[in-house]
Amino acid sequence: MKRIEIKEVLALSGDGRAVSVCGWVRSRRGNKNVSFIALNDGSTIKNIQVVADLAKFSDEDLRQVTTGACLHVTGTLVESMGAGQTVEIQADSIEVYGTADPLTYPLQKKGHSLEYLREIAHLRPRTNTFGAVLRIRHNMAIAIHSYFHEHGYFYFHTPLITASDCEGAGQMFQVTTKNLYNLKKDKDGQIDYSDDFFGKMAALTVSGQLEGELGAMALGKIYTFGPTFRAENSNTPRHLAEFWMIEPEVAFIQKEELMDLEEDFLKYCVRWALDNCKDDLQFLNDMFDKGLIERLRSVIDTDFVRLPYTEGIAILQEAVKKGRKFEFPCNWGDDLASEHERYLVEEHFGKPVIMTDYPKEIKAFYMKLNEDNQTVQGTDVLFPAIGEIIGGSVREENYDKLMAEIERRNIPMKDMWWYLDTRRYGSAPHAGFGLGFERLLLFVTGMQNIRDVIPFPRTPKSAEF
RNA sequence: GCUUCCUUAGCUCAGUCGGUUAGAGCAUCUGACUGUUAAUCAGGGGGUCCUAGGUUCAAGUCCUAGAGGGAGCGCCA
Repeated sequence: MKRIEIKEVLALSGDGRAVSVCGWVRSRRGNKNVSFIALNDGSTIKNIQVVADLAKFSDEDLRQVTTGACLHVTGTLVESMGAGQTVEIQADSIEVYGTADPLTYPLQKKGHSLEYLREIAHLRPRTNTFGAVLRIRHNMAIAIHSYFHEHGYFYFHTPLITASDCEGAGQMFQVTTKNLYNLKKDKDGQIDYSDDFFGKMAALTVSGQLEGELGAMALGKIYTFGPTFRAENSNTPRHLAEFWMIEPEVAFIQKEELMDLEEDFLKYCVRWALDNCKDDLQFLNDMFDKGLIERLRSVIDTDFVRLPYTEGIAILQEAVKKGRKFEFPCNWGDDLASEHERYLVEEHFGKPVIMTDYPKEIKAFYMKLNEDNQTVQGTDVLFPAIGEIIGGSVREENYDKLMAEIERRNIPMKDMWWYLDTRRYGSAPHAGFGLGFERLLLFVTGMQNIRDVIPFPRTPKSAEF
């Protein structure tokens, strides 16, 4: 008999048909006449109830049916006599594929702390919570590809290994085949990379943006979606050393259209979750965050605030005048601290904010300079609880202005001639943004720690599994 | 990287002012129960109190250092 997934079984009527299912035992309970096995195969957060009549199965048969064991069950699908489910399987045979010794199996049918589950990340996908999070994670990835594909973007693959030293987005992990305990040095005592694999210093990418711009200057609209690596010693619930980033880059758009894209894209993803992950969201809503679904709905129903930095500073200073205390100062020219972002998003407006036109000194070299010569066309999306979920900008397309900024900042561009060529040959106005995939997942799942929305998190001092 | 908190049974946690044999719930094991819903009820077993020093008649408790983890901040997505 062909095995069917539990998600499919639960949609059938209990008309007495024969079924075959496989899955892992979540719990077993019962009395001396009947045993109830909650079985889950990952296809849905819901379990199928398998009923084992003890007239048909001996204690010996069921002794190995413990929490965590893997079973293959055949039986008859019937209307449930109990209250918790509509259908259940009256078992004819139970084959134990793999046992799980209850004395050593780390997962129990009772709840566990998320911190504990991080220590057993190889098994935590078997819990309700991580099953839900990981199914949502998949759906969000599909939503992202779907959005861009529907809107005529091309999925552009940027390299993970890069030899350019000035992407400027953070500390990089070096890539080498050299023996780090016996490095060849040149006459000045510097490391000699000439005999290394790439013949020069190489590292894992911190951003695909610069290469993404090359794609946009040919294909018009592209997006990247891949792993990104930052060697920053960041110990927070919002940072990973290895995370996934989405970076669309679009030719011929201005700031307003960029903000439209950011807002439309985020709403599309959230709507996708509400439409396609109902059971999983309901579980997370019930177990972790009673306001989750309501908050997701509110995001797709509201217009994001579009707030120039200068006005944001004015609002913050007004708040300070009225007695609001902040740890850090917020004068024009300062980078906003988390507390300032949170005040604006959570207290003052109560909805997502797209902050624009930042002082050029606090933003990257490639952002387009405004006519005031003071501000650049950054467009960051700030979300409640998460902070900066998107960092975007219109790019400076004028070669002379871009070079002037590069020189002013002493950025070493000798390996970046290819990037500058975009401005030398057929330069075009263009814009784009970077979205941290896991930060989107924090928002969509309501999880509090970014280590709980990726299967195997990498953080400082932690690369287990 | 800075600040701060935590580490006691398989899991979650209590443990008073430093004082006798370190406790609870759940899990596990045994038994009871004719359909349970994280079943319930009764009973049993289960401890390097994170590690190493120190103070003290006496340390789970106080001190120092280290390890691991959480949170806040910085950096950022």
